[in-house]
Amino acid sequence: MTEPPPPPPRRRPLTLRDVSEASGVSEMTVSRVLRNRGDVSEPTRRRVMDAARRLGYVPNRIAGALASQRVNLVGVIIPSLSNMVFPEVLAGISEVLEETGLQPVVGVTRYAAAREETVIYEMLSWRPSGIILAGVEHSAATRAMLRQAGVPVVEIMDTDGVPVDSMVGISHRRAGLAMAEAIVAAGYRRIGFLGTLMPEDHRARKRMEGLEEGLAAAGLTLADREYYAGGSALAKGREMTAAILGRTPDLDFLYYSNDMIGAGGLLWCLEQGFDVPERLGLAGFNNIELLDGLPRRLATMDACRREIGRRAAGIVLARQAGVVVELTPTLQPGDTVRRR
Amino acid sequence: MTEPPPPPPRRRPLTLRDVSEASGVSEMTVSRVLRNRGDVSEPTRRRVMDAARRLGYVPNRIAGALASQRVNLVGVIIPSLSNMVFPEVLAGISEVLEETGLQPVVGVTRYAAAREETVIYEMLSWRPSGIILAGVEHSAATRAMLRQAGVPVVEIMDTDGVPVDSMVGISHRRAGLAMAEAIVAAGYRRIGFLGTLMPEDHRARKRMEGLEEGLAAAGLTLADREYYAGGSALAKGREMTAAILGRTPDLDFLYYSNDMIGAGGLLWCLEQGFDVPERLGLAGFNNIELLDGLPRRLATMDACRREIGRRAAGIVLARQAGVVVELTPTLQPGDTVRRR
DNA sequence: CTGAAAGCGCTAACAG
DNA sequence: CTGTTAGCGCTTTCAG
Repeated sequence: MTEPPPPPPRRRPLTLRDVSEASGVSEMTVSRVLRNRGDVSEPTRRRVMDAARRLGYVPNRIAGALASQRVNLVGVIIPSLSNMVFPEVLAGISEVLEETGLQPVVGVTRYAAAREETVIYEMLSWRPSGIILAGVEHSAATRAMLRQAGVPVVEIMDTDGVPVDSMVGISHRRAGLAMAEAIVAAGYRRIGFLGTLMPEDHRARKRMEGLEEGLAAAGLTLADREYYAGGSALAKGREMTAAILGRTPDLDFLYYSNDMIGAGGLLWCLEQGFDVPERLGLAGFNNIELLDGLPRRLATMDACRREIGRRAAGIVLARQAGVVVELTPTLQPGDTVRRR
Repeated sequence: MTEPPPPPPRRRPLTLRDVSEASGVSEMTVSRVLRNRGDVSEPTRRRVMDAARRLGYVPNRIAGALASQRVNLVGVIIPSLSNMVFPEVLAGISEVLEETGLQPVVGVTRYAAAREETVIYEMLSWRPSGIILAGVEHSAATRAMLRQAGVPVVEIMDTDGVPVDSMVGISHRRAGLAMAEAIVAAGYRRIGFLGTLMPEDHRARKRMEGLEEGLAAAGLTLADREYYAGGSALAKGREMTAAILGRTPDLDFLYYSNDMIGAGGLLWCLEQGFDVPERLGLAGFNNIELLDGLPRRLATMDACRREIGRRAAGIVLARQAGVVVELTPTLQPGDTVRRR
C-alpha cells in the first residue's frame, strides 16, 4: 500500500443550470433535450447536447425522481448470489427490462427473515416501480409494507402459498411428488433424502414433503435423511452421501435437495464403483449448467428459472396486480434413474 | 362481532406530514426521531414512533437524499454474476459496509465496454457515495465520468494499469509469471494454454502474457492454445482438453484461465487415465470453492477476492483518494503439479 | 417551440 | 428540546 497523495479536487457535481449557462438555453429546455421530451428545434438540441457532453454532465436522478414522482428502479430481493439459481432468475428479469428503461436493483437476504425485512424497507424507501421477491413466506411486517407500497409486488419461484399481490413460480410440493412417482415407477423402494438444514429454505422443505407424500401414496416412507449447512456444496454432497450410505447401506435411491450436492454425491458414487443407476439411483433439483460437464447426467428437474424471471418482469412492466402463474417443471431423467 | 377489513392499499405513499399530523409533532421533530438525530424527549420520541409504525410509514429517501446531499449507496460494477468470483468480491464488500449504513448496489456489464459506460452513467445519476468497479480498462468517456464524479472510485481485481483514483487487486501478469516459474521448476516443458476467447477478459489475457514471459525466461514458448466462449464451463473444459491434446499430444502441462474449465479438464484427464501429474500437469486460477469436491485437488492460485472487496469498501468508507493496494496471490500446488 | 413559476418530500441552519 | 424558514435539482404546468 502506498501513501495516498494529496486528495484530488472533489468538485461539486454539475447541474442542469451549468449546462444551461454553458449553452445559453433555459434550464427547462435543456431538461427537455436531455430527456428527449417535447419538441425542441434541431439547432437548440445540438447546442445543448454539445454543452452537456463537453462538460460531462450526468443528470441528477434524485432530483428528477422527486420532481416527477417516477423512479425507473425495480427491486429484486433474493436469498443469495452464491446459489446460481438466483442470478439465472435475474438474467430473465434483465432480459425483459433491458430496453424498457426500468432497471433491476438487487437485495440479498441470506435466507434470514429479519434481513429480508430490512432489505425491503430500504428498497421501498427509494420508491421503486415494482418489487420482485423470492418465496412466499414473509413476516407479517414485510407483507404489510409490501401491501402498502402501492406498486406491483411479484413473489417468485414458489406457488405453494398465498401471495401479497402477484405470484410466478412452480409448486415445489408437486415437484417433489412428481419425483416420488418417477422413483417409485422406476422400481426403487429404499429412498433417502439429502438436503440443506436451513430452516428458511422453504422450497427444499416443500420438495421433501412432496416426496414423502408421493412415497406414502405407494405405501413407502423415507428410509433415511441427511442434512448439511455451509461449506462447498460439492464436497458436502460427497460427505453426506458417504454418511447416509454408511448408516443405511441398503438405500437404493438418493434424492438431493439441489444439483450441486447431487453432483458431489454422483462423483463419489462413481468413484466408489456403485452401479448407478441399477443398484443406486440419484436425483437432484434445478438443472444447473454444471451438470453438462459431469461424467454422467444426473437426473434433475428444471425449475424454469429464466422463464419465471421473464414473467415476473412482465407483470411489473404492465403494472398488473393479482396475477398468478404456475409453471410446470420438467423432469429430466438423465442417466441416474433406472429405465423400465 | 365482525372483523374490520384490512386497510385498503394506499395509493399515495405516506409522507412525514402524515406522521406529523397523526402524532401532533412537527415534521422537523418527526424527521429527527426517524433519523435518530439530535435530542428528542422520550415521550415525543415514543409518540412519533408509535404513529410511524401504526401508519406503516416508510421514509422517502429520494427527498431525503436531495435535501441532505447524501446518499448511502455504493455502486459496484462487475462483468457478470454467473462467475462466482464476483459474488465473492461482493461478499467482502458487504461484510465491511454492513453496519455502516452504506449499501452496495450492483451493476453488471457482461464484459462489454459499451454496457459498462451505460451502467456507470446510470449509477452516477443516483449520486452514490462511492464507486467500486472491476478492472482497470475503461473507455475514455467512462474514465472522464468517473473522474468528474467527485466521490471515491476504486478499481479492483487487477493492478496492471493506471487507476482513475484508487486501485486494489493483484497483478495478473505477475500471477501468470509465478505460475510459469512453478511449472518450469516442476520440470514441465511442453505447455498449453486454455482460456476464454472474450477479448474483454483482460485479466485472463494478462495471466497468459505473464505465463509466456515466464516461459521465455526459461527459453520456452507456449506449445499450443485453445479458446472458448459461452456454454457450461465444466463441459467446455473437457472439450477443449480433448481438442488440444488431440492436436498436440506431447503437451505435458495445461494452464487453464479459470478453475471451472480446469475442473472439466481434470475430470476428463482422470477418466482418460492420464497420469496426473506425472505425465500431465494441470493448473487453473481462482481457487473456487468447487475444487474442494473434486477427486483430486487442482493446482490453482487464490486471487484474494474477499480481501479485495474488503479493502475496496474500506477505501470508500474512509473517503480516501489515490490509494493503491497490490495483494499477492498464493500458489496452491494441490495434486496436479509434479513435486520435485 | 421556449420560458417562468411552483413545487416534489425532506433536512440544514437557525431561532426560540 | 422544538419549531420555522429555505432550499436541494429537477419536472410539471401554464403562459408566451
